[in-house]
Order: sequence, then C-alpha cells, then structure tokens
Amino acid sequence: MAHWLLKTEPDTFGIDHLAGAPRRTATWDGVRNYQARNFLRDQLQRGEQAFLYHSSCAVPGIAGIVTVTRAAFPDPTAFDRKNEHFDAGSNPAAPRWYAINVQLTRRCRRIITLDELRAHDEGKLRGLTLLQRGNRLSVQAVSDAHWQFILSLE
DNA sequence: GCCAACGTTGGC
DNA sequence: GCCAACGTTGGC
Repeated sequence: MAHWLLKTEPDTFGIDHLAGAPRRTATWDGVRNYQARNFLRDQLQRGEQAFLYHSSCAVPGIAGIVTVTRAAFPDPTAFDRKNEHFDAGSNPAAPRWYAINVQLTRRCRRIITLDELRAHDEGKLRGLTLLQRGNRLSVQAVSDAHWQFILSLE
C-alpha cells in the first residue's frame, strides 16, 4: 500500500480538531490544486495511511498518522455557494474537485519537526517531496523507505 | 510582516 | 501558446 503526506494548518484544522471529531474522522475537502486533486481522486485508497503535517505554524512538522476511511468522492464544498471553497465551475454532473475521509490513527509521540526532516535531506530522506525547494503541494506521496525512516525518527 | 517560489489568469 | 501580472503558500 502506498503512503502519503497531508498538509494542514493547525490553526484552521489540525490534529486537535481531528482528535475531537466524532469517530476521530473528518472529510478532507477544500483542496483546490490540480496536482493534489489528482492524487486524491486517482490514488489514495481506503486503508492507506498518511502523515498529518502541520504547516504555517510555530513548529512545522509531522504531528500524527491518519488512515483513509473513504476514497475519493466529489467535494461537496465546491457545490456550496456559501462555502469559501465554492467553485461555480464544478457541478455534481461533472465534479472538478474531490475529497476523502480520514480517521486519526494516532498522534506522534512528539512532533517530528521540519528541521529534523531537513537534517536528512541529503541522506535517507533525499527526494522527499516535502523537502524540495518551493514545494507547496498539500497532498504528497511518501515512498515506503521514507515512511519507515521517518517513523524511526519518532 | 517579508519574500521566494509557484500556480493561475487573461490579454495578445 | 506566450508570458506578465497577480494571488497564494509557507518558512522564517
């Protein structure tokens, strides 16, 4: 099974929100980038795991692990005029954007910080999308080797 | 708040 | 299809 990394801003919707949600489950919606959309729509499968990464905060880093509990379905926020992610170019007959459901599997015992990941940029984590210059993708693939190594840092 | 990097938009 | 302008991301 493939592994992933999902970015989120903890001030908006982070691991604390997910931990407090019913069944520790939430819909991962509002993605409005085509490359990230393609990952969600075409690749993330039910049962696969992803790192939950906190960005735009005091200590950016991996905060936990989530499991995909529902594979891609049309993003309902795109159809909702009152939603900030509304997109008139998407409609139920021809959805442009997709969402998944994720469940919090567990928190990391501690935040695995971006600084710490960077320390391995030219070693075991060479090629990790998160560490690539100018990277902004909110849904990223993580190789098995990278996944295992990051877990070993915890 | 700054600013580099990137994606999108829209005139041509 | 080009590319300048603009908006967004995200670390610092």
